Amino acid sequence: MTNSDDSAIGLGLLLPFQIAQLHTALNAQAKVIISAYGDLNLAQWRIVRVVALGVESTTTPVRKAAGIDKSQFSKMLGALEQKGYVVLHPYKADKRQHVIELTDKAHLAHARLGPVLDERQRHLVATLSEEELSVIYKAIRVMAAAAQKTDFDIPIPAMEEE
Amino acid sequence: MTNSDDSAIGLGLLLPFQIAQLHTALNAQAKVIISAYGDLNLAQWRIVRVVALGVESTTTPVRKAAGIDKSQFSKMLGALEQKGYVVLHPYKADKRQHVIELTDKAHLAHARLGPVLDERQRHLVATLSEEELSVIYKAIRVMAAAAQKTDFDIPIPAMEEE
DNA sequence: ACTTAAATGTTGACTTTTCCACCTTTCGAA
DNA sequence: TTCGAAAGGTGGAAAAGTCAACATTTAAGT
Repeated sequence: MTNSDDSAIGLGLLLPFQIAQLHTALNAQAKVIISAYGDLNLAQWRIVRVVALGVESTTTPVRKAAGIDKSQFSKMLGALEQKGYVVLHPYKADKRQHVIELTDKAHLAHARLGPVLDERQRHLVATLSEEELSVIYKAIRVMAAAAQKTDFDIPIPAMEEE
Repeated sequence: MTNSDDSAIGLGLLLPFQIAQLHTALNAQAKVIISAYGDLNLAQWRIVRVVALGVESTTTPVRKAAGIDKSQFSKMLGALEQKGYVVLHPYKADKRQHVIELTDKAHLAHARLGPVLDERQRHLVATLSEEELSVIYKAIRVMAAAAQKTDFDIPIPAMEEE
């Protein structure tokens, strides 16, 4: 096994790198599929999907489930409302948030696109076993948590000259 | 710690979804680290890193190794040249491409930043075993390949004109 | 109750990334 | 050889994403 002290992280070099490339490929794929079906972009689709699937319907939980920056979320939600995919209601329990309600248009879009993307997901993981998928889910959790740390002890705080 | 930090990962959402979130987190982390060390952005750093590590030095192989869109690659390479990180030489074997040579400035930057990012990677995978890492690398390969397919046979051809 | 701090969402500026049309060079086939 | 297709690269425009400041609302501590 490659020792971590050995060379500079042997083959596995650049894991974030590979994840970025995978993400780019997945994004492009999703974009082609989604845009073939309507006028939603990726972020908008994610919001619709989270609301359509989940129990959550208030803004903050939806936003966190979709993993979208709050700035972009605000804009995309506004776009969804303007395009008639959602209706926003005041949320009694917390006046800062809103309750997101999907319109028939959104439900229809979800009914058409959901199965296609489910098929795509099946295709993506077709050759992976259940055990491997468990490992992957675990790894994603672990790395996402580890990605929170940004203040690494820096070995050499070199001179700022030049 | 407040209950707010539920990170939305692990809710049983779809895989491309979680990968996107992981990527976002990793990107933000890398950005903080890299920008603390100089004036390179992420894409520029990747180019420098690929050239510094790899045997490849001509544009197309570097571009593909870095996984950067050719348009952005062109711009970032121009920026690197302007900032004095690289020198571009004509490539005899193919006049469309260039040979990328790193300057001392780039080698210095790589020497300072490389170890920090290696440390970061060690931190990211610290709790994962070798076997789990193998699974992850395999999964990335498999899914990246599967992400090439965009023409799924679509169960619902209900779209009219095309 | 009062004051202070934190969370949420909105907005606008800004950076980064992607898309597309076009040009040059290379390669292969007639 | 010549033609045409494909690959590489460039530049402009648009989209996507990020960041920081701000107002409102909520929560917390006194």
